[in-house]
Amino acid sequence: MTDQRTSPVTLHDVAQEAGVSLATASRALNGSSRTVNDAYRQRVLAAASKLNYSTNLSAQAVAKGSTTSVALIVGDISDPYFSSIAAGVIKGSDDAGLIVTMSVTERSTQRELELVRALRGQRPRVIILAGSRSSEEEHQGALAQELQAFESNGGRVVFVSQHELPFDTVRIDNYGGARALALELVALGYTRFAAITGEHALLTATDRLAGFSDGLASHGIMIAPDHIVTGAFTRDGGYAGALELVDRGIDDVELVFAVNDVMAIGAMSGLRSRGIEPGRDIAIAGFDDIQTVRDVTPALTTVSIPLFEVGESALAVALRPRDVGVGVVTGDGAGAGVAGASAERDVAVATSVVLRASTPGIAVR
Amino acid sequence: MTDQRTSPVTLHDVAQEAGVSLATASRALNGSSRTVNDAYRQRVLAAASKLNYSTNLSAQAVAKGSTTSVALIVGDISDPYFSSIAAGVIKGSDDAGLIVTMSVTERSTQRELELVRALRGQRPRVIILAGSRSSEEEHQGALAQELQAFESNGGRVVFVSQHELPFDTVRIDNYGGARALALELVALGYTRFAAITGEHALLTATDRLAGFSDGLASHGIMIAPDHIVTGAFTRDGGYAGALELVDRGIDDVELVFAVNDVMAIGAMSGLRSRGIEPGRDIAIAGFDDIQTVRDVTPALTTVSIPLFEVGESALAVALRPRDVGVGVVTGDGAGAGVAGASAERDVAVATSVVLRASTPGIAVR
DNA sequence: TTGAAAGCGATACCAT
DNA sequence: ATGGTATCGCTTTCAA
Repeated sequence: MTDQRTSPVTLHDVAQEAGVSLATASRALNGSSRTVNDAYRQRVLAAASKLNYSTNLSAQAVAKGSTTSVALIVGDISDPYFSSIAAGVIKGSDDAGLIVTMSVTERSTQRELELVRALRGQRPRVIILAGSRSSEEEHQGALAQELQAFESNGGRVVFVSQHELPFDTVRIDNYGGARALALELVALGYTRFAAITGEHALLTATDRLAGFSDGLASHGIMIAPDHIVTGAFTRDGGYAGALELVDRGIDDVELVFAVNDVMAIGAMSGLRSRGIEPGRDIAIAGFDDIQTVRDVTPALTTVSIPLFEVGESALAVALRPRDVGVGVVTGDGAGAGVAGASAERDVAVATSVVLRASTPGIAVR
Repeated sequence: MTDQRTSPVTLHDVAQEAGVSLATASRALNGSSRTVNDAYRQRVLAAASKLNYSTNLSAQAVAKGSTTSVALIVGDISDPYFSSIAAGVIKGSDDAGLIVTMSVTERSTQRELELVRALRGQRPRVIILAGSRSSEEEHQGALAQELQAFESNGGRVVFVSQHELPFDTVRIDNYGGARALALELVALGYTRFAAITGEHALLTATDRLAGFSDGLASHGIMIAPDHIVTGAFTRDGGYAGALELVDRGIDDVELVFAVNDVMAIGAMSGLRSRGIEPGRDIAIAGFDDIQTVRDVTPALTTVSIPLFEVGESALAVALRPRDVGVGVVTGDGAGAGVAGASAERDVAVATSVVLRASTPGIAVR
């Protein structure tokens, strides 16, 4: 009820109130080993609660030389792909008694770099990068340097999805998943495809498109160059992409593959707006298996990624002892294509194709 | 390239490298007033960049007695309702040079309390609570006490949506929005309703149901008690709720109102699984206007809330000077029903009804 | 302007 | 087991 802006009560105040030394108070409140007389301990606890004391984490961090925070960088938090991963990271952190701070790159590699720089000041235990990685040379270099400095000071770095830098990674098999999807679709009887992909520098997008194309190629099928459109990695990007495809003419196309679910869902609406009914007039497939694909009509065929687990794994990888070098592989890791020297530190997450109503058996129309 | 775990370079190192005093280095790197000789300043900057220096934010916080962080508490980050609000908070924070830390209550009021307690240690500038507020007495008391202690130490507290505690609030007009929706639906010709709501203690759920019911009541319409089911505030809760309704028998029901979009979307799938086609056999309406409601079939009628702006507003409210007491009202604030002494500190966010294909004109069937 | 030194809040080593 | 005190990295008087 007191409304005056009192200054925060410090450990010193608590010690005084309890009639013990600063050191004892500290030990009673935090010290791991229970080396403190129970009577004293009670007095300290009582004093703390009476004064409504709350440990100053910053001061604690300075004194201990380490924090309890995890920095998570995502591309866009309102995208279910990222928010599901974030949920996993947060869950894992909570369980480990860590606090997560979250930043958004808005899918800008420039911003990603700035964030890493700023975040370093926080001295987090871990930095997890789940933003979409790009393959721009100069950017990669600067980012790598910053992260290396962070690691050499004891921090841990973990990437999610594909990347080309020498850091721990929770690798999502984008290529293999897309390839498997292509094979299943061919088996269903489809032979004429179109695709909506993300910008060229986006590794996730290019890997998926490459996997899909290669899968088709193994059956001698090719996607005509003008049947591949590029758009923003978002719902609206998918919508616009679909319109573009229609404008270019896709009368002979049986199935449209969008490199992620959000785009696929946007594409469905785009097609529908042009009088083309997904699942009847044309088939659609996406990638990610986000929650909502079950609730759109028709339900979307896609490649499933255990996103929440990806987030949990990222944290687990970060927390595991530094010298553990044995690769842990979740799932079958099909086509993981481990490459390079640091591969053994990677965790591969398996993907699986999920066929739904958006790709009915046997070619439509 | 150096792989040895060097200890972080400190300001001291930078000062030494630049051949200036600690104080000067500090001023050159952070000090607001440009009271430092430009030649020195350059040397310090050069030294800092050469050594790859990064300010230790914890130490800075201890010395200055204040941090640059914002603590955001949400119910469930993978729920688009929360992630959209979070996006707004993050955007606003970035613009203000603040870092946001994010925690999840998993919709547990117990957990919410624990989080607030833990978060206080962080000494954030602001704590924003967007988790669903509950009306449980004991919990409210403990929470209020913790928050009050935080405020009296200079922190700012902001609630999002409805609440019953004396803190700044970005108020979402749940009651008014639902009431307006009911009126529009009645105007469309609907007369027989069912509802799927959240647990009793959830203010958001009860306010919306109350608004909806009152809207109907003003036209002499009532929802039969056994046509109101309760479920989890999630997609699956909506799905289950729909099944429950069907089991109870809803042959005479023309429209189902779910208290949020995620539940409504789940309900649509639930109904469909029982052979009842939403938009044709029965109408559906939700609340929130999350992104995906435009992409489900039929598109969902709902009450729109500018979620991203809600997040931005929450931060703006938190950052505004302590003594500003004038109420800022965004939008028309229809039915905002400002009440109590602290109301003038509130910001009301207007909601608006959006009619879509899930509620075709004139009663169906 | 610049530098020396006194904090900020907490931890941990070292005696007692 | 407990208390005194140096220390952590940085900011900020206070003199010079």
